[in-house]
Amino acid sequence: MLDDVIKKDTSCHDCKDISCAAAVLNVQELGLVNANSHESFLKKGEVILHEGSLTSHIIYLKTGLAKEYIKHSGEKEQILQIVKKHTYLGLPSLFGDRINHYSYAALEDCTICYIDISMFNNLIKMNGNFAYEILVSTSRDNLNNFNRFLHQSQKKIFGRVADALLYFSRIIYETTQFELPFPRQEFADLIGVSRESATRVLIKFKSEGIIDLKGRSITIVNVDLLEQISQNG
Amino acid sequence: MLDDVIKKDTSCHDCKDISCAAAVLNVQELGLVNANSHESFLKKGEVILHEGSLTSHIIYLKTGLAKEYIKHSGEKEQILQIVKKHTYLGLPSLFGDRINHYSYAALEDCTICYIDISMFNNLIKMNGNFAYEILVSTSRDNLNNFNRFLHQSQKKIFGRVADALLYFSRIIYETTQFELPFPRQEFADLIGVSRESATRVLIKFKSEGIIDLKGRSITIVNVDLLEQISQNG
DNA sequence: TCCCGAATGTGTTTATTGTCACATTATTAA
DNA sequence: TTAATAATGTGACAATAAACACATTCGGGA
Repeated sequence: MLDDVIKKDTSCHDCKDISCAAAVLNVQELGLVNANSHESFLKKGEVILHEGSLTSHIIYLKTGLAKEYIKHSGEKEQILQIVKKHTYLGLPSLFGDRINHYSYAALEDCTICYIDISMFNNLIKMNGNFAYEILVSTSRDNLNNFNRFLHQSQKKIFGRVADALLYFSRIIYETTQFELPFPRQEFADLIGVSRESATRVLIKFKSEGIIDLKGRSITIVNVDLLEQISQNG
Repeated sequence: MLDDVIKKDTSCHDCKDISCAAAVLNVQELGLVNANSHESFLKKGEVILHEGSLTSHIIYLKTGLAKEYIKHSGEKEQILQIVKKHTYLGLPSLFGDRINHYSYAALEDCTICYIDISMFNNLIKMNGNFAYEILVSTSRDNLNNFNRFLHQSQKKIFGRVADALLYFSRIIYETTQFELPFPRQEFADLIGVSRESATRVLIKFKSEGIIDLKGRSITIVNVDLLEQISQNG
């Protein structure tokens, strides 16, 4: 995998996929980032980062889609969230104990940047505005995830499936017609139910005209009803 | 409640309950904190902070014990964590959208400090080391909670009760003999099961000699077994 | 001391969802 | 094109824990 690591052909200064936080850096600081980072490409399905590994670099998802997940007792997989481009991976872990607590794998072909960790830390300590931006983005991210999770845990299976569909529609793809990036099993892993149950509910939703379903392609027909189902648990 | 807010009789400079983050501040910065904060006392049971309220001040739990919780559909209460002294309440919310996402209530008599929010933000932007400390502590806190939650969601009721007992023993009270700070209902709310089920499991554990149980007083007799039950789900 | 309400314990019933076993349908590679 | 494999759908059954209904105990005034 290390062979994939190459010097970026574009500099950070004119990167179209720069993070919100990095946008507050000045030219000199950005030069530092540029000199201490590398770009890499990953194919769909490849693992980006393994839980348990020591944090050696900050990883920034420049383009593509990934899943954040953990394995329970080496078997059952739990997907924590779908990560969109322009996101740092594993930041919360970074500032905790320096061990990555979650794994990440590419759901689409991805471009990622490895950023030197001590340089990143220096930036935080040097530039309070940068620190603040990082704080805001990790906080928001955490809050969103935790909330999604909290509410999920109170819901029955219909509510959970409805939630997941709205999640994809609103947060991930921002359209009512989309293609699930993974098989049913992983859809089930995202909402914490069995594959069979998830399947059954999807089919029920289809038969009731709430969604249109063909393989992995989904169209949300009745958002209001879905919203209601999500609310009522 | 605002009547309780009084000027601190001790200054922040010689506060014995100062936070880890504030420990990196210099005398001048500490003076700023001192000039922009107030102390308040709360009795057991009183609400410190309501979910949904706008963040007007940072709240620091100087002494005492509190619970962090949310209400689901105005009815069921879910306790997210027990908060020990020397902790900022609701920091993750602060940097997100300025709305408190969780409620806090005193489980014991508490002393809290209200700290002016804009001054706090300025400190972060002025002092990178302070920002870094805040980042570390919020990250660690988040990670711990999230992890506890993730693992809980995979466990059956026996594992959950075992978890909670170990949580109190190791994290909260740091001894094998302790007094639950709340009734069975709230113990159940913490682990996300019904009161009846929680009761039953506690009694089962007692009958099997794993714990000693008398009202709210609990002694952990067989830590290893409890650990095993927690592991095996 | 007694009374009252809250907290706790207990048996039974019921709803929900996971598991198992297998049929069917896609997808991929030879 | 076909064989092999993965993904998906479906029915029957079992396990788990919630809900309900009520008995018992506890704790703090009057």
